[in-house]
Amino acid sequence: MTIEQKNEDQIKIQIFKALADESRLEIIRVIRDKKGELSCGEVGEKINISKSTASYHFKTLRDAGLISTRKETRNKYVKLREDTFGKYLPGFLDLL
Amino acid sequence: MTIEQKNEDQIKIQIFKALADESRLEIIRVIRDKKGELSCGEVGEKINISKSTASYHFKTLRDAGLISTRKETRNKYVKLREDTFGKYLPGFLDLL
DNA sequence: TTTTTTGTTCGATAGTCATAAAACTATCAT
DNA sequence: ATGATAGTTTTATGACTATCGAACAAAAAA
Repeated sequence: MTIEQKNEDQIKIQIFKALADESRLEIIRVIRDKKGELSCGEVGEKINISKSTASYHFKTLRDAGLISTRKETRNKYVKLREDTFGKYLPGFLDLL
Repeated sequence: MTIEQKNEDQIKIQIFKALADESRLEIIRVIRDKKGELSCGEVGEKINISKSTASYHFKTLRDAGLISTRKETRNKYVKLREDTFGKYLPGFLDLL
């Protein structure tokens, strides 16, 4: 197995770990279903977790390349990274 | 969120957990690349892990519905469950 | 300039996961 | 029967994960 294959495996493993959690699946669903952008706080509120836990999950998803965040003044807005979902999880968002 | 959705989430989480491990990705690749069936021992040997660890990984994959095993006399033969991969991970095996 | 809002980081904790040696079970060969 | 082979289960252990409160930082509002 080549080095590149190993690196690709690590990327996949990070993605699968990020998806293997109920709260994070819900976070992804909430973002997907919202038409416009929404803030981290709004997402955390919807699924009823503490803000520190929410922040931890956002970091996990961001590190896995599944979401991106954009800071605007007080708030931080979050959206899905369709490129990653498209490349590694084709069809996943529709089935979720 | 309905009960059925929650159960579906749990299935997906179990699958993602099963896939979020380097040894198990290799196991899946070895099985995929082998034309005929092969035994648990053969797979474990190929990726260089102890037989107890191998047994643990096979159980994890079996519980997630990703492989099936068939016992024949002394040996236990393993194969991928294409139905599960097709339903939850379309295209995954080709990209792995 | 205080106070409030939004989010991150730290510290503690309880739980889960991967690993392998050792003991065990079942089957086959001598 | 005895021994060898193939896998599972048990037990122990070290590493990682999810959770939340508390302390912190940055920016806006009062």
